[in-house]
Amino acid sequence: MQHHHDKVVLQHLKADPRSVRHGSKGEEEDCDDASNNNRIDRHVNTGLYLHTFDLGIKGSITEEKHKTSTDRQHDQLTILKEELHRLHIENVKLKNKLDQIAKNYSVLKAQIVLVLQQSQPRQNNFLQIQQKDETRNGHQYMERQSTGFILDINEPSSQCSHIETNNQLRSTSLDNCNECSHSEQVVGRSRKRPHMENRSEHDTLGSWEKNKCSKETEQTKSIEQVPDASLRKARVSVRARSDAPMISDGCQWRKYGQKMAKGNPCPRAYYRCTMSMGCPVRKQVQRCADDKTILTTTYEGNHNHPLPPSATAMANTTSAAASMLLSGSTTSNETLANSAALFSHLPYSASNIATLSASAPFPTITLDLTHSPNTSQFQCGPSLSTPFPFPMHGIRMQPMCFPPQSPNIQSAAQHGGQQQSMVETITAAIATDPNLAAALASAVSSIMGAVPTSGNNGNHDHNFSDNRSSSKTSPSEEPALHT
DNA sequence: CGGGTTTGACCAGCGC
DNA sequence: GCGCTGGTCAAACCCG
Ligand SMILES: [Zn+2]
Repeated sequence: MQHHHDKVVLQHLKADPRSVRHGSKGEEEDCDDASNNNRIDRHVNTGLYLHTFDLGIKGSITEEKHKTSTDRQHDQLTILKEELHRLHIENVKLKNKLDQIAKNYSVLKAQIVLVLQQSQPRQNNFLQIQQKDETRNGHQYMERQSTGFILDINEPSSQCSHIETNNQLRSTSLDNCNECSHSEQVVGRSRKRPHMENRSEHDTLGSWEKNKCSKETEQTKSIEQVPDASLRKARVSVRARSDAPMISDGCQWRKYGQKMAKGNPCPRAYYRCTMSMGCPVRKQVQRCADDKTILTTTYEGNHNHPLPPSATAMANTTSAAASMLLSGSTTSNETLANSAALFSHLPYSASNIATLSASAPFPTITLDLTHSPNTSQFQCGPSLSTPFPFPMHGIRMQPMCFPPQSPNIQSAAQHGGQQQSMVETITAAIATDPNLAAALASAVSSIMGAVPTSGNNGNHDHNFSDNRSSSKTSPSEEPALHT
């Protein structure tokens, strides 16, 4: 456990020297060279103010028509600073836009929450009652941990939403859902195989599950160790009808195991995110035993690194969903209720896509995207790897994410009809959960700055590049050639 | 040769 | 305690 701490510290130290180096470099230049470099440093340090200052100097120099190399450097610096300034302004503008969007969300929240409370009083009452019962237990993390929900559009006969209380106490706290990853590396790992002591990469990659095990058994662990495991335990499962061996979510995954699951002839594949060393995100891919065209992908954990635009949708959604499950406030169940309401209002008729279930060992959100009347629209053309169609981020990708019941819906949605109701319902789900709202805001920001395509470019899944790995599930399918 | 996959082994939790 | 199951590890293997 101690060496894990050391690794984290080392990682931080690795990052720090860069800035230190920069600083020292500037100092050296100051010392070595004359006032030119001093001025350069001054420019860098003071930024915009000196930018205008330089412009004045530049003008005078131009008049004198004596451009020395120093002056050219000045010009370049000026240009660079102008760009920097412009970028800064753009950044500020984008932030303001984001703030406005968030405010609009909040405004919509209030309205839609009211509507939802009026339209679905029974559901909320039930949830409130449930919440009261859980609150009575006195352990918030317990209640959070004990609840999960499944959003299932595949089984209309299933309950619209039901929340079960899971009496199993697995972890101790579920706080800090959104920042789990880094802390996860810090959290101690009590269980470690003796022969794994010297693992380097795999140590960091695989250490978190040790954490899980220890967490589950040792509930008396210190609180600061808890959040990671809790978040990691929150799972977001996506059921999508796909012939592809795996849905494309924009992340890089490495297969680290495969098991035959009980009651399912199809093996379950285990993947971990390899976009960043130590990223705690894992996913399980398994085909449905009943309908092998349905691919169930279960995500676990949050990424601790930047993601390509094509991956942010997935990451943010899973994060948001996990936050919904594990949100520190009492809004957890409210969020569940709103989620149920959300999917009950979706354009397609599946009114019972939201099922809350905690029977599973881990709180899991299952988003069932297989109930679409025309599932082919979920898939991105001939792509063998189904792009991840996720409702929460599908606003921009609506044609793919929300297959309409009729061909007209897409156009209608563009004109606000179905779309508006969908947006409202989505907003309803967002309404009561700040974490989800924050996650969505980040998603929106990422989408605004990203290519709006289904965006599987970033997917570098090599897991199925080898037929062997997918031979059991879908031998005929090759790695996706998606755009 | 580096990185990913395969696959048997290992471990922990759980039920009996 | 034993067996089952889920999850993970890591050596061996494969591939570009
Ligand atoms: Zn990651």
